[in-house]
Amino acid sequence: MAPSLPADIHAPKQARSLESMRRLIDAARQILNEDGLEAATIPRIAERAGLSVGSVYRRFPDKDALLREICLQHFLDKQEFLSKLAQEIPPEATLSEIIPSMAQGMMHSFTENAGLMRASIYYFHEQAAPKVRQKIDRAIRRMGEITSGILLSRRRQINHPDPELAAPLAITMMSSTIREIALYPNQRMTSAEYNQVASELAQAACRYLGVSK
Amino acid sequence: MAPSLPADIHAPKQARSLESMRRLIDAARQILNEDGLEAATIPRIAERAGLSVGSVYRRFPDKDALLREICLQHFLDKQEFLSKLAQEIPPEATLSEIIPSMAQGMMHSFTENAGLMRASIYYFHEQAAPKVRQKIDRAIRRMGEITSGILLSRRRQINHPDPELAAPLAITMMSSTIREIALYPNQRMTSAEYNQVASELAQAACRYLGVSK
DNA sequence: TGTACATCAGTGAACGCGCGTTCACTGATGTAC
DNA sequence: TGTACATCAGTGAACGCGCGTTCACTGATGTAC
Repeated sequence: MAPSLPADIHAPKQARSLESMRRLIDAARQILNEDGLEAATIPRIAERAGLSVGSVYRRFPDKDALLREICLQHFLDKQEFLSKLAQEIPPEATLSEIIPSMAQGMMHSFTENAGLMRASIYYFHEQAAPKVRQKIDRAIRRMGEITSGILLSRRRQINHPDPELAAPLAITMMSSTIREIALYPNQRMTSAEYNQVASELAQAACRYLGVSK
Repeated sequence: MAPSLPADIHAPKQARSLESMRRLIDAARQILNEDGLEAATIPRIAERAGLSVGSVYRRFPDKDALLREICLQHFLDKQEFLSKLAQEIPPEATLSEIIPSMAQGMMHSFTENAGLMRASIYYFHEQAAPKVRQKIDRAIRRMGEITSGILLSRRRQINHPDPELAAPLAITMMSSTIREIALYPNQRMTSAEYNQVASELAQAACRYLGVSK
């Protein structure tokens, strides 16, 4: 959960209510993950949390604030995780090593809690207020910058006439494809197949960027 | 519009009602395209069509049948268009010619009526009954087969250890990325930039498949 | 062509439903002296 | 430590709302003779 809550969410002042809030968020998260955005109604969330409908409104000003908190946090967590990961890459690592593990990381990021990711994406595209959408767009752009930055900081390993164009596009290519395959699978895949897809996409990105073996 | 309607939709028996039905479908299509799935309520659709609420139910058994008809048709039209296009490719055309125009075609397909495409995708992922989803999955798979088939029929121009794996993946790579960029743009792009993206993706696909210049 | 009747097309008020939200209330917890 | 009071937490019936859907009705169109 977020260390600091937005101003419109009443912070719990008793241990009892902190526990209730945790249960509420967990319940909503589960429902989003399992049954999607439409299934996440206040009565259902309250029931799953073992609380009454009214108690939801003691913490959250409205339904949107609850869903927003969860979906936003899900993205921000991903961004933070990525930022930390990026700092751990040794400077001497080559793109032909980095890109495949990027692809694997993306695949993992999309397959764990796929339902929550799907619901969060729907929320941001369809329901979120402009201000919230802006926030998430910034987070997504930031992730793009981080990953593109990793590639561009090893520019000499890239053999493409316009690395500034190619690097972000290579990232988008990997993430969009992985997202498509992980979140909306036409046929169920084994985890070995997922790994193979990630590895093939990494290869495609390397070839596109002109990264030498 | 579909030449033959599904059994649960009452075919119009007078010229007057045929016109009304056309107006209904047009109205719904416009609303889906401009404001998305959630905005497409029966009162709004009827009002935009200049008809009363009740008249919708003279043609369609329920709301779902109307939306289904529109979204399904949108996909089936795309599939049909693609099938025809595929047959027009001269046998001597090379992959290095075909793949770039595939990418351009995909870009065009996703940018025209982007809102309707987005709404259709939401409908199929979130609301469609299993039977309908199966139908659309088949259509999507069919499009994959057609496009992959075009690549695989020129197998000798492909230099990848496993063309059967690589061809569909190259297609998915192009279409997922183009879809992402065309339907959910973080920043507005000019059509020149769209063209450039398509062309870069085609290049990435060619490199991945090992298609020689 | 004219007329009587059956069917088709369209109307719009009304219904039931589930949703998000509110509020008067009860009970639990913390605090001051 | 004990007591009185204020605040916090939680309850659940009730409300308003917009939705999808229905239905008794009017009017338009087609058909049979």
